[in-house]
Amino acid sequence: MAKKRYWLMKSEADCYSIDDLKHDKQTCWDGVRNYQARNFMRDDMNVGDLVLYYHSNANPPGVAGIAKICKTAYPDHTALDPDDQHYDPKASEDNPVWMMVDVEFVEAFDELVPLSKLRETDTLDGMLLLKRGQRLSVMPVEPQHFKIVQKMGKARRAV
DNA sequence: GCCAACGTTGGC
DNA sequence: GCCAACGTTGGC
Repeated sequence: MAKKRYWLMKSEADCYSIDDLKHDKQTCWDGVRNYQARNFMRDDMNVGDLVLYYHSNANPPGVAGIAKICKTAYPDHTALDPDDQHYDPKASEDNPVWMMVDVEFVEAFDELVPLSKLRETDTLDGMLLLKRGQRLSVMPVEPQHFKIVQKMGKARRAV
C-alpha cells in the first residue's frame, strides 16, 4: 500500500474549471509538457491521492476545490496528434514522452480560496505554490498544508 | 496587455 | 557544455 500523497494541479479556469470536472465526474489530465510535472505524475501519484484544484489565469486565481487521482500515469496520446494543440514531434508510440493521469471530482468550494488569501496565511509558509516565480502545473503539497487549505474552503462554504 | 521568471532550443 | 534567444506561464 503506497503512502498517500497530496498534490496541487493547475488548470486555466476558462479552459477547464472545477465545474467542468464536476460535470464530467472525471477527466484525463492531458497536455502537461513539463518534465518535472510529468515525473510527479508518473513516479509519485497513486490512486486515491487528493488534489487541490487550482484555477490559474483566473480572476482571482486560487484553489477552487478538491479532486482525487483515479488512474495512475499512462501515455498522453495528445502528444502524438499533429492536430492537437499539445502535439510534440519528439513523442512516438514507442516513446510517448508525456504521461497523464485521470482525476475525479471530489468537491467544489462554494467560494474560491484566492491566492492572495493563501499568501496571507502564516501556516502555509513554505508551500511550493507560494514560491515566487514558480510555474509548475503539478506539484506536491505537504499534508498539513493540504488540510489547512481544505479547511479554508470549508470555512467559506459554512458562511 | 505587461512583464518577470523560468524552461527549452540551438549555435558555437 | 555554455549561453543567448526565444517561447511560455501566470500574476497583476
